[in-house]
Formats: sequence, structure tokens, C-alpha cells
Amino acid sequence: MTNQVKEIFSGDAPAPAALAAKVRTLSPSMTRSMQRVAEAVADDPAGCAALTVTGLAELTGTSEATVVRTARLLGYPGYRDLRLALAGLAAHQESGRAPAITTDIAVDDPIADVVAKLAYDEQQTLADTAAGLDTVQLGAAVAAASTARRIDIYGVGASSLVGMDLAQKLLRIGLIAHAHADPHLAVTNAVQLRSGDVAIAITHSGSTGDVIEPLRVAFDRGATTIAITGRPDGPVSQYADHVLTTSTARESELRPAAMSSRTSQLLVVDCLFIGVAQRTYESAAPALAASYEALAHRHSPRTR
Amino acid sequence: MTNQVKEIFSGDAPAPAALAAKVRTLSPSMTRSMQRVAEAVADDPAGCAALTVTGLAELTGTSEATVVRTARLLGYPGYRDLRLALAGLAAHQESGRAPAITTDIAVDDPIADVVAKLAYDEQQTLADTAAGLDTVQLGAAVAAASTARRIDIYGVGASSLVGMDLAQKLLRIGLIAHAHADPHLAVTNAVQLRSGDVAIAITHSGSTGDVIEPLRVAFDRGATTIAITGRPDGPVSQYADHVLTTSTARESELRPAAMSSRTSQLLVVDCLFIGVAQRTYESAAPALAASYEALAHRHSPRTR
DNA sequence: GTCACACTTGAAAGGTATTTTCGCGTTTCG
DNA sequence: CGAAACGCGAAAATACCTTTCAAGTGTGAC
Repeated sequence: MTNQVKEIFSGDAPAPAALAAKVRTLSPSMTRSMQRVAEAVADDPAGCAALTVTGLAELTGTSEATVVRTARLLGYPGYRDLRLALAGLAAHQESGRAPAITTDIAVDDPIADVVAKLAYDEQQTLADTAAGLDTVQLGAAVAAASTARRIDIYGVGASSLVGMDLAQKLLRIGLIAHAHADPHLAVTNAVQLRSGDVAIAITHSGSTGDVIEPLRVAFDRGATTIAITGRPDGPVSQYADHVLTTSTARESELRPAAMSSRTSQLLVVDCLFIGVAQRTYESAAPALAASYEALAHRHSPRTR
Repeated sequence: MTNQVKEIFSGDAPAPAALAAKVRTLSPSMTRSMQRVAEAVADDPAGCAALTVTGLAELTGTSEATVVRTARLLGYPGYRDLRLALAGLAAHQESGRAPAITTDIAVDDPIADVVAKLAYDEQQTLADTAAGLDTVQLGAAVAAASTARRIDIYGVGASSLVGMDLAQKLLRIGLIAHAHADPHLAVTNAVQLRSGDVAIAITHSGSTGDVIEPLRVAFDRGATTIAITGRPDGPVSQYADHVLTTSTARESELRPAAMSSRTSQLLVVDCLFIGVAQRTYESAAPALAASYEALAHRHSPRTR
């Protein structure tokens, strides 16, 4: 009973705050005109809230239809609702004027600036991710993982580290979890899965073939599949029962996308882990305690 | 657009927040039906924002005309604008209702709270780390790494992932970096190091023997040694030329220290990486670009 | 190179929501 | 008690939003 419903285009909740983040996340899947609209909205929520469909269409040099389409893509039933959300957002940002260390990291930035900007960006990424995370999907993923007979995790490149992190933690609370970075081994293992097992694919782009393939196999075998991706509309979602969306921060030459996506992925993975730990508290608690113990012994006694 | 004069009744600014107060002020000058509408609006701004004129008219047992009249009296050009203001107000009071993120994550926290608390904690950790990071030490570490003939990184457990992350990134910009999670291999490799090489140890506790040992060897061999630790006064610092301090967030049963220390370590590692990328920009830039390319080809073509 | 196809897009038709008009009923005051 | 003013809602008029549809545009196959 794993593979039905799916909602196809995600039941995006009409996210409250992180609209700019959502725009960034969905931007790649938008057409040119829609991007213009989305950009205008993200740039000046307050201003746009004051405009009618027609007004916004004119402002962006597009048509009403396009505006409505964009609103839909952002998760609202129509423009009216987007407008309401915008009004709320405008009120928000009015109260808490952002200080904005907005500029990109440059080659000649002093090291202190690099630290500040990087920390700020990562904080932003965290906020965006938290705001954009669908708790229903997360809850479902937690439920599936908690009772899974076995959990396989797929991720390559930077995402493989996130996968290993998750596997490490799940193992620590007594679950059977494996992270696979090797696509071939991943597929080989995916074949073993069946209903009651869980497969998790981690890919920022949502279209990493090496990760999609094992997930597809797991999906076909009847396992419950979870995708952690920055592109919820990407190919990977096709084979995912539950999609957890990570946020996409602006990237620069010095700061590749992999860096902020990792932050976002780790937050999602941590949430998943804690959810599972909660659900399996009975067995997780002693396991956690035991692993504390084990670690403590590997430290030299003197801690001063 | 039929905008004639209309001002007539007061130049009330479309007050942002104090709507309830305005209702009270104006209440005496309202007719009975209008009072009912005003009351409903003041009672539940959020709820009313979700209603259409007709809906609100029905709810209050009045007519659309009366609703519009009330909106006018409150200082808005029409109901549409009152509704927008209401939405803004709703967003406001929603934000004020912070779910006490300050408390620890509990076993029975709903999943949404888990996400919020976790994100908040991590943001805190980032801020702390950035504030506590010694930029002089960081600068020195960057300088050493930029010109290193070879970089060895030691980390076990959760820290091993951070080490691998750093190694991955340094490799990508053309440096020779290796992460060692196996203590024996680490020592074996450390023996090879000499002046002009760099060794980096990552340990939250500052007293992880498996990591200290290879660092000591590297130190003795004359390599420049760097420690990334949460305990700058720990044993590891003994053999470190430069110490980069990570922050320690409170931990709880469900949220092991490894989790927040990882966030902190990653920030430090990212700063180190970007610093190096800046310094070696000439050679790093093409390397970075090249790796983008390589990655792009592994994705399915459609990215639009 | 050319054809076929799928996708984007805006114009205009089609619906809702909001605003205005209008007249009935009620109150108020002479 | 009667006249004038006011409150009120039904319904018409309008503005706004949504949907449909056909033309334009780029893309891949052959």
C-alpha cells in the first residue's frame, strides 16, 4: 500500500513566511514569464500586494493568466490567496527590518567578512528550510522509517556525506540503516527491498540518475520511498512516496550550491532522525545512552 | 475605476495594527449592524481575512452592503483592502505566538515543533561559532593550507564526515587533501608528512585519542598542524599550531552533542575552504568551474 | 533542413467577488 | 400623527479573478 496517491504536484502548503525561498526553489521549474512574476513578488511583496492581477501582469509585462499560473505554482489556489499571503508578509517584514549582509562573498573579502557572511547565509538557509518543510510529509516519512525493517539511503557526491550522517545516527538508535554512495551497490541492495522497508534518496538537483535508479528499484519492489531534494518537481519525486524539500540558497562562484544544500539537507535529516527517535523512544533511549558510554571510553581520561 | 471624491468621512489612515482600538473608538458612531461586523472583525481578524464579503455578511447576519460600509468607516477604500489589512494583522499575531523554542526538544513534541526548535538551535550554534571564531587563527590556517604541499585531515565518528566534506572540497579546487577516518591509516600517513604539509584534526571533545595521535606525529614531523575543536584547552591543542574553536550547544537526550557540533564544525570548515579558495583563486576558479561542468553532465538534460 | 510535437503565452470568454444603487421599513422629531 | 431622515438589504452594476483556447515558439527527430 505504498505507491498510490502521490498528489503528483505536491500539496504545497501555502507557506507562511519563506516565500522568497520558495520562489528560489521553484524558479528553475518556471517558465520565463512566470519567473518574471515570481521575481517581482519576491522583490517587493508589499508592493505586489497592492496590485490586482491585471496590475501585476502589466508591471511584469505578462498576462493575467501567467500571474495566476505563478500563484498556483507557489502553492496558492489562486492569485487572490497569494495576494493575502503577500499582505501578511509585508506586515511582517515591516516590523523586522532585515539588516542584510546581502552581498555575495567576494574574492577580496577579508576573512572576518567571510565568516560573517557565511554564517548569515547558513542561518538563512536553515530558516528557509524549516519554513518550507512540509510537516505532513515529514511525519509520514518518520512513521515509515520508525517501523521499517530496514532502511537504505542513497546519495552521491556531497549528498553521500549527509546520507552517511543519517545512517550513522539511525544505527545508533538501533535501526538497521545503510548509506550507499556507490550507485551499483545501491541498486544491488535496492533489489533486496520489499514492502515494509524504506529507501531514502538524497539529491539536491532532484535529477541525479545514480540516486534515482536505486530509488526506482526500491519503489518498484514495494518499499516506502522518500526523496530529500531541492527540486520537488524533479524526476526523483516520481518514485517517492514522500518528498521532503530542501531549500536552495543563491550560490556564487566561491560558494557552490553544494555547500548550502548540505546545510539544508542536514537539517531535514536531523528532523527525520529526531522524529524517529521520539517514536521509538523506548528502544532508542537506552541505545543512545549506550553509545554515549561507548564514546566516553574512547576519550583520554583527562579532560582538564 | 470610479474614484471620485469619497474622502468625506475622515482621512483615516488604513491603520496597520491597532484595529481593535479603532473599532472601539468608532463603535459609538456605528449602526447596530455595522457594530456586529466590526466586532466580528476585531474578534477574529485571521478568520475574517479568510471570508469574502458575502461570507462575512452571512456570518454577522447582515448584508454585503453593510460590510462594505463598515470597511469604509474603518478607513479603507473598500472591503478588499480591509481584508488585506486583516491578513497582515493575522500574520503579525501569529508570529508573536512563538512556540517557546527555547525549551529542549521533548519526546512528545509535535513534529512541527521539532523542526522549529532544531532550526533555531542550529542557527544559534552558527551565530555562536561565528562570534567565537578567532579570525587571526583562521587566517593563519588558511595561509598554511593554501600553500600546503599536501593536507591530511583526521576525524573519527561524526567528525569524520566533516573531514571528508573538507577533503572533498579542497580536492575540487586542485589541492591534495585526504581525510582519514581509520586511526591506524591516519598515523601511517602522518609519518609521511614534513614541513610544508598541513595536518588538520577535527574533534569536538578535544580529547579523542584516535585523532590526537596522528596530529602529534604530524606535529613532530614538522608539519603545520591545525585543530578544529570545541575544547581549545583540550589535549589536542597541545600539538596544534593553530586552534579553531567550534561552539558547544546544549545537548539533550534526543539531541546528542554530535549534532550541533557538526553544524559548528562545518561552518569552520567552510570558512577555511573559502579562505583557501580566495587565496588560490587563480587556480581554484577554473577547477571549480570544471567540477560544475562535470556534475552538470550527470543530471538528466531537462533543467529548463 | 524540415517536420512534428510539446510547451509557453496572452487574448478573450466566463465566473466570482465587490461595489453601487435603490427602495422599503423604521426611527425620530416636530 | 406625519414627514423627513436614516438604516438596511436585495439586486444590479462593476471590478476582479479564473479558465479556455488558439496562436506563437522553441526543440528534438528524422
